[in-house]
Amino acid sequence: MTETIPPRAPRPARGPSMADVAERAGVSTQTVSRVANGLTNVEPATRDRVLQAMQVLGYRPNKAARALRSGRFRNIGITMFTLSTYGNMRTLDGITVAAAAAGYSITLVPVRDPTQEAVSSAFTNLVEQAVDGIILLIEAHLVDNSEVELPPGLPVVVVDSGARADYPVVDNDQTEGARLATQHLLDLGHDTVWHVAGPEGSYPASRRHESWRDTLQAHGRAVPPLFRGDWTAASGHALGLEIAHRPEITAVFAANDAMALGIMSALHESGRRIPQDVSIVGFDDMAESDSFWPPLTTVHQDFDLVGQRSIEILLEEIEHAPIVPVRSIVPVRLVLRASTGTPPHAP
Amino acid sequence: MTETIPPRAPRPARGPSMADVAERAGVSTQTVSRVANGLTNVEPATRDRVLQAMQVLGYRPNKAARALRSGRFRNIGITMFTLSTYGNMRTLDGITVAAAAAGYSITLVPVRDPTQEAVSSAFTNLVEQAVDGIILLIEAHLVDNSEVELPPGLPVVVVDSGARADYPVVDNDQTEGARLATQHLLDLGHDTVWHVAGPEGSYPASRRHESWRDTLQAHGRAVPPLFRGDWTAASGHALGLEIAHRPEITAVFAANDAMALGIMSALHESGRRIPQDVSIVGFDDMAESDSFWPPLTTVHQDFDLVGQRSIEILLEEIEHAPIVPVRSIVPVRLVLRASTGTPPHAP
DNA sequence: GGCTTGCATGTTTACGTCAACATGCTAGTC
DNA sequence: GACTAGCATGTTGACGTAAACATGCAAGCC
Repeated sequence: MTETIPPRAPRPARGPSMADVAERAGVSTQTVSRVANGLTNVEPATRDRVLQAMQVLGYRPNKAARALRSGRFRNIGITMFTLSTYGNMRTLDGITVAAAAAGYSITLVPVRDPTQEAVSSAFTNLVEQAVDGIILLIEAHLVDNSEVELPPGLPVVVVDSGARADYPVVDNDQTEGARLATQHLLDLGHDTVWHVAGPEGSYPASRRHESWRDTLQAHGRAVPPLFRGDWTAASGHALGLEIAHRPEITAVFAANDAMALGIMSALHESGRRIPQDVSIVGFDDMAESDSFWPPLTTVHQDFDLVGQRSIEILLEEIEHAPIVPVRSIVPVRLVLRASTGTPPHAP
Repeated sequence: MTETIPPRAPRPARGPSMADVAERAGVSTQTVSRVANGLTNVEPATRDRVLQAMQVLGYRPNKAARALRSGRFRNIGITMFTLSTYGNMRTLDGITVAAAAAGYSITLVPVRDPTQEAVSSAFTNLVEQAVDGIILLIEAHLVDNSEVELPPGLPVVVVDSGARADYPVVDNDQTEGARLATQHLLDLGHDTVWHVAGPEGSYPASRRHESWRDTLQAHGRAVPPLFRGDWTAASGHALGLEIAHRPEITAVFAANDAMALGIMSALHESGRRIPQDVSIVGFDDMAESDSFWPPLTTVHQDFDLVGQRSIEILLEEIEHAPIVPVRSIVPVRLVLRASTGTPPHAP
C-alpha cells in the first residue's frame, strides 16, 4: 500500500472571477463587467441579480487582469531612504493622502542606505514594479550618478531641487528658509551665526549651508567654520558640547530640529542658558518643536503641500503625458518661539 | 482644408513586451521568458542575444501579466491611520524593510481618521488592491466593528493585541512596559504615580492605563484620577500646566514620549524642577528622547522586531496557508535616564 | 407592414506571461 | 545503422478583464 503524501497545498483556490459571477447570475461576463464598472446600460433587474451573485460569491475584481487589459496600474512607486527623518516621513504622509484621494495607491521601495549601490539596486527593483509613475525622495545626485537608468517612458517627479533639469521637481524653499533663519539671528544683533549642517552628500543640507553662508556674506559678516552633523539629535548633542565650550558662539542655526534639540540638550548640560547665552534656530517645525525647552524658533515647511504638488504633477504626466520639467518650490516661513533672543553683550 | 486636431495622445505606447524582445533576438517568447526567469536550459549564445535585445529595447517584465498568470502579486497591503505617531512610523519602517528583504512590496492604504466609516471605506478600497495579504495597523476594535468584512481567504496580521482572536497578532508588550514604568517610580520612593493616558478609543492606551492601575493596586497604593491626552506633545503640555499646579504630584507616567515632552515643557515653564520636584517616565523611546531636557526615562519598544515578526507570520500564512492565530508579544525594556529620581521629601 | 432606431445583452479577442506539452537535433549505445 | 536519451527551443492555451463588434428585440414612424 502506497502512502500518498498530499502535495503541499498547491495554493488555495483563486477567488471567484467574473465568469463565476456570470454563471451564477445567468448572464455573460461582459454584463458582469458592466455592472462592476458602473455602466448604466444594464436593466435594473439584471444589475440586481449580478450584484447579488457578487455578494454571495464574495467577488472582488482582479486588479492584475484589469491592469493587464488597460495598461495602467493606478499605482505609484515611492523610493526613499528612511522614514526616520521627520521630513521624509511627513512628505510620505502628504503623498499618500493625496494619492489616495486621486484613487491611486502607493508602493514603497525602500533604499537600504544612501549609497550608489543601494540606489541602483532599488531602481532595478522599481523598474519591475507595477507602477505608472515614480516619486523619488532620495538625494538627487545619487539619482544622477546611478548606473541603472530609470525606464525612459516612465513619469518621474523628484522631491529635491538638486535634481537634473529633465525631471519635474518639487521642493521646499531651502534657500529662503536658511536665509530667514540667518537673517533673524543677525537682526537680533548677533555678530555672526554658526551653522550645524546636515550630512555631506545631502542636497537640502548643502542648500541650507550655502544660503546661510551667502546671507552672512551679503551682510559682510565673518563666515565661521562649519559644524557637520547627520540630522540626528545625537549628532547635535555631540556638536553642542563643543559649542558650549566656546563663549564666542552666541547664535546657532541648525539644519534641522532634531539636531537643534541635541544642541540645546548639550547646552543645558553645560550650564549655558538659551537664549540668554546662545540663541538657536532649527529647520522643519516638527510637531514637537513647540514643546522643546525652550520652545524652538524654526523654519516651518509645508510637507503636505509638497506631497500634494508631487502627486498633482505626476498624475498630470501620467494622464496627459506632456513631460514638462516643471519646478515647484513650496514657500516656507519662520516660526518665532523662545529659543532666540538678543546676544549677551548687546546694549 | 480641414484642420485635424490630433487626438489627445491616446496614451503613449506600452513598453516592449516579450514578443518584441523575441522578435528582435530571433527566438520565441518562451525562450525570452526562460532567460527572464534565469532558467539554465538556454544556450549561452542564445541567452546573450536575448539579454542584448532586452537591453536595447529597455524591456521590463510586466508585473500585471505575471500576477495574472501566477495568481500572486508579491505585494502586501498596510492599513494605517497616520504616519504622524512615532510608533506607527517606526513600525511601518520595520515592515517595509522586512518585506523588501523577502521580495515583497508594500501598498499603503491610509485611513483618513479613526472612525468606523473611514475604516470601512479603507477596507472596501483594500479589497480591490492587488495584495496577497494585509497588515492592519489600526485600532482593533474598529476592525471588529467594521461593517465591511475583509475577504475571507485573505491572510491578515493585526498589530494590536486587542484584536479578535481569529487573526494572528503581533504587538509590543504594553502591559509589561507600563508595569516597568510604574514600578520604577514606586521603587524610587514615590507614594503613587499619576498617569497621562492616550486617547480613549486606543487599545495601547487602555492597556497601558490598565497596567498602571493594576500595578498601583498590587502595591496597595491610591489610584489617582486619570489625565487624558491624545498622544501629541501639545496635549501633554496642556495637561502639564495642570500638573505643575499640584504639588502633591511627584511622579508621572506618560503613555508616550511626545506627551512626556509636552509635560516637561509645561513644568519648566512653571518653574518646577525635573526630577527634583516631579519625575517623568515616557513610553516609546523615540530617537530624540535621549536629547530631551532632561533626558527621558522611558520604555523602549522594538518596532523593527514588530515589523519583522508581522511579515514573517504573514508570509507564512500566504505561502503555506495554515492560518493559525498566533500571538506574538515583543518584549520591551525600561531605559533609565535623568527624568526620574527620588521624591522631594524622601529621607 | 416594413422600416429604422435604440437599447440590453452576448461573442470575440487581445493584453503579457509562463506552464505544459511538442518538436527536432545531437550524441551515445548496441 | 537503428534507436534512445537528453537537451535546446518552439507552440498552445489559460489566467481575468474590457473594448469592439455583433445580435436581437421592442418601440416608433410613415
